[in-house]
Amino acid sequence: MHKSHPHPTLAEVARKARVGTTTVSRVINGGERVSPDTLKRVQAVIDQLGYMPNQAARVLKGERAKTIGMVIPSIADPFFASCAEAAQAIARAHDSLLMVTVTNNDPRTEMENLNILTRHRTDGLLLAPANYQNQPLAESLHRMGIPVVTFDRLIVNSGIPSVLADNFNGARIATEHLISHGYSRILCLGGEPTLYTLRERLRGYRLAMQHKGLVPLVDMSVKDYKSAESAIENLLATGKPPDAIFTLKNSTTIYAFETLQKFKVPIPKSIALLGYDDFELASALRPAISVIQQPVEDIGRVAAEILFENLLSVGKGKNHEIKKRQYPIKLETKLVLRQSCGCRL
Amino acid sequence: MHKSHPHPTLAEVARKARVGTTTVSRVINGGERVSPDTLKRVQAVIDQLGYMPNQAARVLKGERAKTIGMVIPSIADPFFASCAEAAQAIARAHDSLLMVTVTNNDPRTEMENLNILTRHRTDGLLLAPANYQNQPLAESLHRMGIPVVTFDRLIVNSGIPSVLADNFNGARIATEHLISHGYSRILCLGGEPTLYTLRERLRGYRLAMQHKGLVPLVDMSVKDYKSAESAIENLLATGKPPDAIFTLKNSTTIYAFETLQKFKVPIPKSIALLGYDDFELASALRPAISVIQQPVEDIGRVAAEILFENLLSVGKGKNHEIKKRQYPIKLETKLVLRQSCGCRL
DNA sequence: ATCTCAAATGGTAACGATTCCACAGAGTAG
DNA sequence: CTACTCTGTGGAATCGTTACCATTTGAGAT
Repeated sequence: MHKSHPHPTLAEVARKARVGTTTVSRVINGGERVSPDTLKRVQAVIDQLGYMPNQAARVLKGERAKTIGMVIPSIADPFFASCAEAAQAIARAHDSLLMVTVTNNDPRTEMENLNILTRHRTDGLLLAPANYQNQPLAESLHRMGIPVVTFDRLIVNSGIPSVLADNFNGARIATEHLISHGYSRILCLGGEPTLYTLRERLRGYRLAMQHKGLVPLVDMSVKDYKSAESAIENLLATGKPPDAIFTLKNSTTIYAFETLQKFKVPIPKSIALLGYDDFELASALRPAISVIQQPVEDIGRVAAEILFENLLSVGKGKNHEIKKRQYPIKLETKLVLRQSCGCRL
Repeated sequence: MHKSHPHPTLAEVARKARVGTTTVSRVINGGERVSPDTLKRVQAVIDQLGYMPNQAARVLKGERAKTIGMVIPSIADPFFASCAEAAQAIARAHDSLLMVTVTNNDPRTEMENLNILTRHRTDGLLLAPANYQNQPLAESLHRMGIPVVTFDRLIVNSGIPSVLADNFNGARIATEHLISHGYSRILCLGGEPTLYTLRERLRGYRLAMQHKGLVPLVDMSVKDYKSAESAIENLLATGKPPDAIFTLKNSTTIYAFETLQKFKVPIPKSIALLGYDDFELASALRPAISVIQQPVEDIGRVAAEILFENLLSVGKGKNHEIKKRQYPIKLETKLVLRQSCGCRL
């Protein structure tokens, strides 16, 4: 019969090397206070047996778990995939693993994921919350002293550190740019109005419009290609169709683009298009799509950096300076001008 | 001072509920053999303290870790992002977490990642190996009885279960389709010839060409936009430019498309284009790009399913039937006809 | 020769859960 | 009335590692 635990243990190494467990422990932790002779012998046994320390035992002993948890709506979404990639890199630099869970923006699933991650005693949590109003478990963990950082989105009044793109400003700048082209009937298209980011962008759009005395034209019901199609079709049928469309998110931009192409509406001649969030092929489309570009990798990277900053400061004694920061950290967005807004005809 | 471990323990629950630790353990594991009275009392204390079992302690006691490791070249790559998403879903269905690590196709980093994951005693490993020739650590883990499944790519002669798309056949079908359009000077463009998948696709292309008596025209040096541009520019300058291009991977397809557009070569009139691997905007480009479509989610899903199948069969006693399978499992690809190959002009 | 000190080493108690075993008390069949 | 079984319960060993403390040894100082 086979042993159920195929991995050799520290005790086995000790026995085989004819030393105590303490000595082996010292060897695998840097070899201080061990004679060169013993060190070589123990190391040889370790290599021979292929010994690898059991992280679970270390965690039980009180060490950090060397894992961080990430809770995101989807991995397949390029935005969150990039965040995850950046966070993984930071985690790896801290000798830690990243556990990724997905929520599909369902608060219930989000809660379950946080629960499971907590059972596993991850050192910290990166969370893109589905709901900006609250997340009881995340807040409670934060109060218990477990480092939590929210990113891309915010939980208001939670006191949890967060890293965001400046959605409000990005949308404001985008709208102002369209206005500066002379467009006045600017339609704002989006979906999922419950998301923090989209609300912020909508706010930016509204402010820019009102500031110039223009009337906001909003349709937040665009969920898929079909709804985009019917929304745009309806507007084209009216006497006064919009002269520009500002889309609040990636997928909406693509739906709008394809719909306009389908109805053979020339972009930007009849209707200009400007989207929030860049995507790989935005410049390969004809016309190339102008967009607001978010610092995608930075969001994931900075969030993870702050997480480690916080979790490393735990237990460092009172004289350890925790860098005082102002949250939320807002990262700047960039207006990338291509053809669809009318800039380079 | 604050306790370094902020989480309440089972013993604390037991003390507060005035029962033994055994009873609390029974409560959190289904409540069998506990009187309704005690059950309620213990449950109340658990809720009140917000107790959550410490997974590390359970693992040490011999339970499964409820984590699986995934080792992929990149998370930001949509192909692997989809695999990861699918695998995460399967993991979650088995009450497990997915630990994702990235290698950038560097065998050294891959080895390190496998090492770290092993320290964490993950229940199993999903691996898209950088090198098809061997991966000593993965093979050794597999021999030790730790479930490993490779996906998308193969390690030859390793005996490790694997799940792949049928790259050879996909490329053969693609090439045959171009030939059926009447093209004869079909250029095959790709990069990173060390990857298993690309080698298989190249093999399929070669076979299809030779089968029809056509001479293969291959350039595997396309690493980025610049190299694609110069490769195509050179060919256009020759007296006999290709009449079709078959690209072996996603990024190459996009490079080729953009280069052809830049040189104002009409697609498919002068040069047709067919790419391996679909991408979200392939149908939004003009012309829309014809592609070989891989069952992306299926690859990740099936790989994860087989992993759990294998790891659940461990310790199930000899009478437990392990479904006997033939590896590698090859999943079928699909030819998606759009405009760029000349099908729908 | 004796004392002191540092280096090298090992025994053992934790850490937080599970689980084997023991045991008390109640019901019940003979 | 005895001999069971069955339910409800808890004590204590255990998993693999670390860390506190004790012990041994040899070198150098007095």
